[in-house]
Amino acid sequence: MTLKELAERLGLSPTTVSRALNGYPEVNADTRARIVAAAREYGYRANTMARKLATGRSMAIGHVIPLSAHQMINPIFAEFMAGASEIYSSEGYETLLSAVPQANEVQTYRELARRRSVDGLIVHTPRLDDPRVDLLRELGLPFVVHGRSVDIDEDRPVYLDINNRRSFEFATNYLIELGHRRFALLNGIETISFARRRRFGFEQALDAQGLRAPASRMVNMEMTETNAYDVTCAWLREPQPPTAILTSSTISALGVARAVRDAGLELGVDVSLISHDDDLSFMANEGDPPPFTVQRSSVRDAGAKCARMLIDHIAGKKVSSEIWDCEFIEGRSTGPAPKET
Amino acid sequence: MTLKELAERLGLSPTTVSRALNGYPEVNADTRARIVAAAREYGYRANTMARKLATGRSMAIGHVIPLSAHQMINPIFAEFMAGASEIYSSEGYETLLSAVPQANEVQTYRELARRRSVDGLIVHTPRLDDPRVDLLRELGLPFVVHGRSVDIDEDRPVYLDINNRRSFEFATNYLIELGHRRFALLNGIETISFARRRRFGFEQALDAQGLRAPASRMVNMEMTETNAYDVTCAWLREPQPPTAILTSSTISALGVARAVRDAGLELGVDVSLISHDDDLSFMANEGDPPPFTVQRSSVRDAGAKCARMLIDHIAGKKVSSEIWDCEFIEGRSTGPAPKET
DNA sequence: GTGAAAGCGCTAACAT
DNA sequence: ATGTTAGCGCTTTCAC
Repeated sequence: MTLKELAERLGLSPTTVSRALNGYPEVNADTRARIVAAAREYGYRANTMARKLATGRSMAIGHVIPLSAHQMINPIFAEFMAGASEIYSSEGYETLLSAVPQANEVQTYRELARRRSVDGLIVHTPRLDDPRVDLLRELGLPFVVHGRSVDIDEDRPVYLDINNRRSFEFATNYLIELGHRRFALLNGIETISFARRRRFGFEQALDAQGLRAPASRMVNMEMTETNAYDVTCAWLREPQPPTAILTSSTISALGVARAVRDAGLELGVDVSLISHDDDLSFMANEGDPPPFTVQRSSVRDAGAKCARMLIDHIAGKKVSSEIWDCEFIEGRSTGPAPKET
Repeated sequence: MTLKELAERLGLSPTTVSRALNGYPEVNADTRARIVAAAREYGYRANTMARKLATGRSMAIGHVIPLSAHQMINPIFAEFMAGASEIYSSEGYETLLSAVPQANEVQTYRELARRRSVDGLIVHTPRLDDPRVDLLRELGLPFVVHGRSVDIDEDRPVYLDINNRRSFEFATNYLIELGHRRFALLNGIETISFARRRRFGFEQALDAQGLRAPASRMVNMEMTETNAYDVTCAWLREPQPPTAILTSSTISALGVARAVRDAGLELGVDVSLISHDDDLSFMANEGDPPPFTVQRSSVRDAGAKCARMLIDHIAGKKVSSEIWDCEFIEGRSTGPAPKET
């Protein structure tokens, strides 16, 4: 069933039918009602391709993610997509997923732009000196960054970021207040800009109290359980092991927890652990629910927000970047710091 | 740069240029060379929407996945998509992702069909009595099922499945040979057809040796670490605990491993554990690499294969379903069964 | 081997 | 408030 056919059956012109169905105001209410009824009756749906060609808009949002799968396995990514998808479909957008090897990344964006496959893009997990921002600007494609790619001149791209610095500062302060003095930070690789900000927050909080963590206790690694396990084991074998460990993903938190247990120590008594997973954060001792939740500003909400920002951006509306603060949700303590030995 | 513009610059008709660029045979070799050169020079790319409209093909493959995120978090899904994506892009297809609440599933497929948004679909994680197969057939959309939805009359939809029954039979036999007699099965919920086949394989192997697992030792649960931990703890507290546990996901395997350790037992000595994660399977004791790999028939390959099958299917080629057998890759034992007590 | 012309199904000026 | 007319950029008969 095409628009033309529908129009013929109604004895109207395709134009009127199109207008009625697309909610243009200048259509007689009765006519519109008739048209809408007929459309439903015949199960008419506009052919997307025709519409796209005519309007020049693809009504699709692109997500280019590295094929390494590290990204896609990430529960954070899934949550983000869930939030974004909801907005997309409510606004009539489709989701175009490009899983490509990191090496083809630039080429993929170029192709997407040339073929006009998407109206806009979300940039995930910005890296330091990320080429994508400039690239997309050059290509003239609207985009929203989830995170911040640049430190100076932050306001140029539209972005939504979680205040990673502040949440780590906050968490560190919390542990300081509990009496901890020997800290360690198990962080992601610092090419991801999230990771660097987290370290800043951590160092800042320690600094303010005249404390510091030695370089050997601020580790940048790929966030796997095994890595976290190994590093933590090494720390715990040292003569003055850390009593407070901060890390930045659920996965690594599991490794830390295992190492603590295997060292014959108890989590929440001998060692306090705070994990801040990308945007979804909690203080992970054992138990469910976790005894202490840093925030649940919810990646899902972030996904929805980014989607909305992008759609507005595409529509030419003025959108401003946002930085979301983390909230501590449940204040249950993880137990006091151990006595100084 | 449009086709028309390019044609004008070359002093040719759009028709010829189109034919040359699309590899039609009836174009003079020289003309074609000129055209191709010019196209590259000007960076010409055909507008996908126009092409889509003209050909009636959307050049997109749809993946509808439940918003519950359980699916998307799944590393298996990520691997599958990685494999499929590679084929898609090499064949000029794009990936359309629809993350929708399970409740809107049917509606989503209908919409996709009516709007002609995709040329075909991959059906993930078929359930028992899955409505999608009949629905898609009704809608006339080509599709390939990853897994099998129906037991009887299996050959109707095009599918690619891993032989789950056989891999569990195999794994169970392996444990029987090691001397185990007390078995337990930690399985997914049986509305997922994978899960049921796994149980069949497990029971079949036991049966053949005159063994059986009591109903209380064949549990269907959502595959979370916590669930697995709890169930295993309960089992291990019983007077005659199982010495061999089979489970069907990496996540649940972690829970089992933790429970075994917490019970003061040793994995690979007191309890043998085999995990078969969706399609990516291994025998999980502690350590890396796992001491015993059931298979790595590789979900990625499966993704690529499904993609290829679907594309052929769309092209009208005859495709037949496949069932892939698992292979045991490394035969290192997990240690003997404990003495009967 | 090449081109002219007619769509694909829709939207958007521009009438009326 | 409705219709007429042109496209959108490409593919594809059908002539030559």
